[in-house]
Amino acid sequence: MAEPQLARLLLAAHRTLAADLVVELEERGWPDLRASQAALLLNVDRRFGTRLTELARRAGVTKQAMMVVVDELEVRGLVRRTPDPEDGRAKVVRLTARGRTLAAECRRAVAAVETRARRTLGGRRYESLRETLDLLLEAEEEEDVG
Amino acid sequence: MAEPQLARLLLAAHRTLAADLVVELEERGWPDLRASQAALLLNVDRRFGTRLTELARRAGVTKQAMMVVVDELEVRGLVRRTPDPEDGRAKVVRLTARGRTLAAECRRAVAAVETRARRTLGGRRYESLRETLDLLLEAEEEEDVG
DNA sequence: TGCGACCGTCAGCTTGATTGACTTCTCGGC
DNA sequence: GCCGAGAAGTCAATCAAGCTGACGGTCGCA
Repeated sequence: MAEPQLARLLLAAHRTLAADLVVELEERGWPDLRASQAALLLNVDRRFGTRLTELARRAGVTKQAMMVVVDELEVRGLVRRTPDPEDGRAKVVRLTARGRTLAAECRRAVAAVETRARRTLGGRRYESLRETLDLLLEAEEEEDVG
Repeated sequence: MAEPQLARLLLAAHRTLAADLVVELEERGWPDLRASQAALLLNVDRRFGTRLTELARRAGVTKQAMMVVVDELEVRGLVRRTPDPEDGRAKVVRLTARGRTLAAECRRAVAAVETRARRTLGGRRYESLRETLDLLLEAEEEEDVG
């Protein structure tokens, strides 16, 4: 088989883990939460909140893409935007009380998913997978620059 | 960092490889071809063609999703649908002459991308990555069944 | 003070996928 | 021989997740 097998494996694995996370959250009483939203909650700084641009940078997407997710969570009362006291252009995304509760649940859900993966793969393979993916991405970045 | 890091690494790696493939094809004189289209071309049986449903099964998507890709390639004269002599309900997707040429180029492009990945990772890591991903997906499938 | 760069936002588009409903056709059992 | 379950392909609508481009404020610096 000479197909783009590796790329498809990577995508399938990603989808699998993302779906697992959603299920995990459902079982914990948080239905209708998507993986991208969970990821955002985990990226918001607990103490001072985080700017949209910074969230986008952390997730590796454009600020426009990140805004959509923030909008969704804001409608559901999980985060809110407050003006940044240090910069009149910026706003700071903060967790609400409910958002903090959910963020904690997300951390547990993520841990559960990753623990399960670690168990099926074994610690060595699991760590090696991370390293290998890092390596692959690093190499690509350098290529883009050079 | 307690984030769904692994899932994001997997997605990023997939995107990287897919993008590489597109670039590779551009450089070989086939612009505006997406990775999903290339994958389809590689999945069409060279001799007898392949049914839509079978293509969908191989790619792990719905037949409706696969139809879109077949439509795109048919418009561009790379594949055509012919009635299946063995089943009046079915049609067979076949490569045209141009499609065959492109499919060959796709095979080379895929090989180039995977070879590059193998080079940056080293043969051992590369094989291990494949195995690990297979393992992960296998385990998930069993879980769904059980 | 004025200008370039940056922050969030709006608008529009693309890609890849889904579900649901429908037509046509096959095939196995009665 | 017919007849109903179900499969193959199709049409339509929708969704998630991303992108680019444009734009109004604001910041900071020369």
